[in-house]
Amino acid sequence: MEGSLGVRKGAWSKEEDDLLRACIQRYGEGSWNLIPQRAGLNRCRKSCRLRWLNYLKPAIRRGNFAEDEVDIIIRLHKLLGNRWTLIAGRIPGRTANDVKNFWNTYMRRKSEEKEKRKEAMIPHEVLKPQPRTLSKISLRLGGKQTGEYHNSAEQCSTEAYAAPPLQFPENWSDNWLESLLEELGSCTCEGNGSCCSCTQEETLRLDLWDEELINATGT
DNA sequence: AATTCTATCAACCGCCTCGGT
DNA sequence: TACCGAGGCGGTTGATAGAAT
Repeated sequence: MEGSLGVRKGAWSKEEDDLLRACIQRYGEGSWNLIPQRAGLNRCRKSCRLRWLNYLKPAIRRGNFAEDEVDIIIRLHKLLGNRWTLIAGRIPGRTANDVKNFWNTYMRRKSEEKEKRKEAMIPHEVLKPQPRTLSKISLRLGGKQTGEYHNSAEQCSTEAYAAPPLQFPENWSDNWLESLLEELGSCTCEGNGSCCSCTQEETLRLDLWDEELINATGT
């Protein structure tokens, strides 16, 4: 089981695990390019790093995901998308790989259920969209007078059509996760914005990302 | 008991970012 | 500014255990 450069690939043996563990206990994490040499392993740096982070690290929790963990994953995925490391970072003892694997099987199960429901559905009357006149003062425009109704992309990109600034609670930056879960918990619109601020998700994402960076850099 | 199917998860691969030179 | 190497991430694959036939 060796690669083109004579580097071993595939499943790790217990001996290899022991060597890697001992090496990291002695030298610490990091300097992954030196780890194979120091540990006496015929593995590439990436393989060593992955094995440690996903399997050997003492804090790792194994076994099925608890109900509340699943709940957090679903909510955070709704907000962050496939940012597995960020999501895993909010669930103690779980790795990005675990979360990713869980999500893939979870999603497969969900889509299969959806397919089944679709097949079992009775055909029903389709409601066609009706032409309608929009009010000159819309909530989305913050009550600003906008003049005539426009429908071209060019016209819609003008300043008059910019969305109003997001209103965050005063304590937003202090406990963003609690605020987030609270908001997501009351959401029933599946992202169409009919009941909440799902349509503001992109801006929300950027703010959350900033928060992560601030936490990471300590600035 | 043998074979096939399915779900799970460890591991690999390619790409991106960042810091050093 | 360009290049290079290390670290890190997400997507995908492959091995394998367990269930179903």
